[in-house]
Amino acid sequence: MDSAEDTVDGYRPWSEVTPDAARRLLVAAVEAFAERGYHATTTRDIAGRAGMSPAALYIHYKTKEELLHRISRIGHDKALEILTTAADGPGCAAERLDAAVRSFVRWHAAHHTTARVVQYELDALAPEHRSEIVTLRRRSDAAVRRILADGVAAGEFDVPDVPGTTLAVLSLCIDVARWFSAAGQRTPDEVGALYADLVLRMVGARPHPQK
Amino acid sequence: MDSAEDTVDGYRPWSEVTPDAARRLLVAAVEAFAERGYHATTTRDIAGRAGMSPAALYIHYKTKEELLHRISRIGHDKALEILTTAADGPGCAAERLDAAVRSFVRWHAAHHTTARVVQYELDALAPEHRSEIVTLRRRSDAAVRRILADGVAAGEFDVPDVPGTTLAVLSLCIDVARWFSAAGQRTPDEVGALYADLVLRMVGARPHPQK
DNA sequence: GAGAACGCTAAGCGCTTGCTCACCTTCCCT
DNA sequence: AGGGAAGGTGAGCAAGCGCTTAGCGTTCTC
Repeated sequence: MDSAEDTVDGYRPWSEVTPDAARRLLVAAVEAFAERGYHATTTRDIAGRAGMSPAALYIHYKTKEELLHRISRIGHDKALEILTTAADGPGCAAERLDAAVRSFVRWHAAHHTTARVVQYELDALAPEHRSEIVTLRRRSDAAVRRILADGVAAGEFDVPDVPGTTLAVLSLCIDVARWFSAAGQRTPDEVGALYADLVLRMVGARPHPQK
Repeated sequence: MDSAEDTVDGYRPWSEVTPDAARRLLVAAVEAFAERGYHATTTRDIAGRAGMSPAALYIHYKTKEELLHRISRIGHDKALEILTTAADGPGCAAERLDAAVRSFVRWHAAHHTTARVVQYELDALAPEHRSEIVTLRRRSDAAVRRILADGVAAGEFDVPDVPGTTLAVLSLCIDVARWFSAAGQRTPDEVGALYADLVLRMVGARPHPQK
């Protein structure tokens, strides 16, 4: 089911998870969690999707929650990487904001199955795992805020409330995972382009005022 | 816990639910579903919060899913009312869009407990209840799209992709329910004002071009 | 003032859950 | 050829689940 996602951006998801059986279980868990939610998913369902008996799950993972934590950790690492790459990249603030929103949204659309688990099942994590993930999210927030602050300082953006607008931009991108469907009309690229344009309008981007 | 919400906008939530015991159970279910999610909430937990035995729940509701359906129905009715009131109200397209976003966001923030259940537990509904709710959501979508189309026709807005922008506006507002916390710094009014401004920028609103 | 109706509880039924355990392969290493 | 990881299974345990049922006190009706 995830096969259409396999090579998006030349990135093969979950290739870092070994051995093969552990990866198959993890992919099965992503699909099940995304479809029905963490709490509504049974360990028997996950094992069944991976073509194994229920007991096989516990050879590779201590608990069902560890599966969720692994998924969440890998997903948040990827999300943070996307945002920091764009924030630290070349170009003016508007170009970096465009790149950040475009690639972040494209990832949420192309991997909406994974993204749904990553973004909406945070509360199911154990407290210590949750706080680890929250730290990563704060760093994502900081990356976007940095772009906005740079744009305001350079006179490129008109943003009265930088923290509030940062929150809104991230919220807009994240929610793509909730509504995006591969069966819909829009491709991830199209949604990324649309959202990049909308966000540049939100920050009142002016084309290179100092030139 | 919900007491701080009780009289927002002069609207006392759940006053339409009678008798008193049924309302107490429903309010308890809203809190529990919002905190832990539908599937992670037990009927014993709901009854306990309402100060009753587990069996008492089944005098007023046939199943746990009926509770969710009632909550979802009432919440979606309210959301649709807010949006259609703004869409059919007086003023130019920009004023109506401002009113729609402002009041819709304010409701999601002030009643974020309820809104979280309404917006994020849709998948837990039985198929026939789910499709009933989806119909209501399509009407909300139509209300916002109507404002945007009016603004474009009047030359007030610059929106290349009306359906896509409608989706983004609603998505932005809805996601407030996920991140808003009463413990945070912002009041529902402040978030409403911020978001109304951001959305007017998104649609490229010009102040009354025909005057 | 008898009797039905209502709102509620204590107990518990049948089932599913996350997870364990004893055992079985397969395969590599010496 | 022999031995021990590594990776898997079938059966099943204790706990918790949604929901039901028998019965109790109170209130309303005529």
